Amino acid sequence: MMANIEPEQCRVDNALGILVGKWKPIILLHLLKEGTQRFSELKRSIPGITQKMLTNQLRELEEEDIVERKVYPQVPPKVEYTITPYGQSLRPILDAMHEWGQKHIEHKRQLQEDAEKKQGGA
Amino acid sequence: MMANIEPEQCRVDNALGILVGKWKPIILLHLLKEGTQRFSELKRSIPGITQKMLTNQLRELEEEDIVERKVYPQVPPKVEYTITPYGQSLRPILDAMHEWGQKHIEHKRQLQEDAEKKQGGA
DNA sequence: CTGAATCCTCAGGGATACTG
DNA sequence: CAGTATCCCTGAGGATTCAG
Repeated sequence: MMANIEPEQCRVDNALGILVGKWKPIILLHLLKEGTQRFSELKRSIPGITQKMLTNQLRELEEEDIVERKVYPQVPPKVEYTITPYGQSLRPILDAMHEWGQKHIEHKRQLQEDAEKKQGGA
Repeated sequence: MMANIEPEQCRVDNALGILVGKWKPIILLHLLKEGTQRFSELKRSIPGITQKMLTNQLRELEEEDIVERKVYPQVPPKVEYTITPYGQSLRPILDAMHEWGQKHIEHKRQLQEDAEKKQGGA
């Protein structure tokens, strides 16, 4: 279909705002793949992330109704995170971006090689 | 198809990196819609953008082979920008994000209304 | 186990002035 | 017309500590 988007009424930024955040895509991918996950499971699955950032990013996603947070009132605490049905609608976009990203890496490598060949030949 | 993306080899960030930038989506939409555009045309079409940022964002897009920069050696200078054939491959993603963004605005409004109704009823 | 609170750094982005 | 240079400010994100 490829609607001719009018730049004046562009909503790309509204979608972009949801995905932007250093850890959001990886968090979403984990939840999409594994389903419901505990806080500690996510933390273990995502090397390098701090507790603060994991909480932070999850809260922002929760705010947008992308993930749901379920607290079990017990000691020690147990908190589970799940992609909402609405959040699932992001999946095609994530898939498309993943695929494009993969291609882009290859494309850049190709450009790089071409440049080097021209260098060597000159 | 919806491939089950492995979070460990996630390439979403690679794609996201191309679109992220305060003015990149709007610039891309203008170039996609209008075709080749001069620097000044883009500047006039995008309210609020400064020369510095327009140059900056265009340079970054050029770096990734998304837009092509053509300089006419004349006085006064004339520089034209065009989406590369490769850059065109971003179009489906921009379309998808635009559509999702539109829906998201409506979704949030709906949530807002529901919340207010609960408020009033309680 | 989950998460809040502090402090700190750095890069994106804005305002402005200058130049070929 | 198109672009560079400079200064400045804000906020995202990291390290660390405390708490229920």
